[in-house]
Amino acid sequence: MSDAPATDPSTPAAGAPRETGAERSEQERVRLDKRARILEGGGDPYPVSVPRTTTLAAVRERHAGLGAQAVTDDEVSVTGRVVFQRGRGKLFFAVLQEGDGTRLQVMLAQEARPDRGLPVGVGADALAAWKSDVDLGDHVSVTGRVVTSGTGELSVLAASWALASKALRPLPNLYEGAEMSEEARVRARYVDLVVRDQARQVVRARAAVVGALRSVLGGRGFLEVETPMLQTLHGGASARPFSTRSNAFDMELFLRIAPELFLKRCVVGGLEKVFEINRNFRNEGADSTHSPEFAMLEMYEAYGDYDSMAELTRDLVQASVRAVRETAPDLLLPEADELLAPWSQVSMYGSLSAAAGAVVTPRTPAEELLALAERVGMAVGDDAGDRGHGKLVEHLWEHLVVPTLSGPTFVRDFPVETSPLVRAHRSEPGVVEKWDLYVRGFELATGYSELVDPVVQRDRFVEQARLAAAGDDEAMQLDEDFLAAMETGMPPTGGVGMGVDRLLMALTGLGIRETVLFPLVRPGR
RNA sequence: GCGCUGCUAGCUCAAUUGGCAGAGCAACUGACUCUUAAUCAGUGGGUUCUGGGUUCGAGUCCCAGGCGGCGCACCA
Repeated sequence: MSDAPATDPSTPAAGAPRETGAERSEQERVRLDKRARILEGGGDPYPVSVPRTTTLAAVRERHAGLGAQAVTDDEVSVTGRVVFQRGRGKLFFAVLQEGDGTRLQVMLAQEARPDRGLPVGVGADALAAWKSDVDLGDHVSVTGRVVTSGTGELSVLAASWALASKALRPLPNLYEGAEMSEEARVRARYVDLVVRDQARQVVRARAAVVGALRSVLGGRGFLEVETPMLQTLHGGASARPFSTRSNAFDMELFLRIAPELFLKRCVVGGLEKVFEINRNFRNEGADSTHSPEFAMLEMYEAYGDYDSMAELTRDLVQASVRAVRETAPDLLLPEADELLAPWSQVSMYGSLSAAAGAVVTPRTPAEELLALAERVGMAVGDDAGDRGHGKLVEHLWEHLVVPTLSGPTFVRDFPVETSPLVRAHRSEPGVVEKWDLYVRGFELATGYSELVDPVVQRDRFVEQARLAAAGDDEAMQLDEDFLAAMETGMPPTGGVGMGVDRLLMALTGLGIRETVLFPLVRPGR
């Protein structure tokens, strides 16, 4: 499959078998012994295939509404993971669960009792084999007729059964009220997905949302492209990058913090409506709304502007609400309805002035903003980059205005210093045509009327370089090839970036680590 | 990065003032042909995250480290 890994031979391979027994728990040793016993008896705990003619869900659908002790002539082979077992001597019950969480009971009778609704027995040996070999968590195949039990529970009455896969580790407590700890869920998502319905629903909701985004964009003539994740310069956003190294090229590379500069090259090349859904990497702090790698939708439309892109963004978010409502309605926050109602918009300087009780304009000196920050009790970082007009205005706005927002809100017209890729406002001096979309207190998306004047763009990059020299480690690098592209002629363009994880968060109220299948965690014990 | 807080059986948790390390589920043995978290009888299972220290005695107190959670800072 893959080339021989060039790993350090002194480090044991991850997941190396721990056969010594001493490191195994009692329960794991019991299961390993069962596996060995099955092999010794000529059985196969991991057969290449087992009988399977239908799914548990299909059986449930086909036989809904049967009365108690019904016997159908529908003979099926079903498979699933054993999640409950109820021994009853010569009549045995187990509950199987398949991938989507659907469960179905199976019954094993030692001997047939047609008079009691049990037309088939599996025999003493097969029943004893189940009891000695099958543990909670094992995958099994059961072949037999669809029946209902004396209490009306839809079941498959086994004529035969086969082990499909032996689980060597026990599942966690499956009973109600005994949830896995958050750490255990994240570290062993494969178990979380078996045990917790919400974990399964989140995966489905996410797939549905991403599908809805692609569908809406595709329907409007947008082309999906993939641009580099490994970049020689990091650009398109203000953030610290992860860096890595190419052996073949013998040079430093950066994991992208944004695809923006490449998608704009696409627009220059005539791909007038493009988008990309992919991962960005930012070497910043992690919390319930930030992850070092996160999924982003970026889209650009030639001859669009930040107003047209705001409308497109709203349509995409609303399509996502409907997608979750269809696939995982239980996950959808009641508050998500507000996303379907009209959205509001405020101007950054106007709403900040109102909240601060003092007029703040693009010409307000940084010293005044620092004084205002102190007055409202907002901490200001010591880096040079944190004490300029632009960042002060943005931070003051987040501090004073964000808590007062209700419902989805576009905040418009940002300071120019912090937005080096955005064009100046068409009529308001000192601000740029940029909005951020806030939903439920966090930034969900950002949209621009893109800067397309290569001379102004070069000036902005030079200013960023100056900030970097002054100690702002998030300032952008000067990208000559990107400027060359812009000098080739870029049409007026609107652009948007929207966090896909955050979109899920906005719809479900979950933290970012719950919307991602395998969030980064430190290696545990 | 800073502050607070947690880590005990496979899972979820308890353990009084520093004094025999426990429960439920899971596991093991046995009984049971209609159970729904089956029930009944019995049994086993612990490096109390790691390493030091104090003490007659440490899950508990102190120090250092590891890994979480929460808050703050930064970022989206």
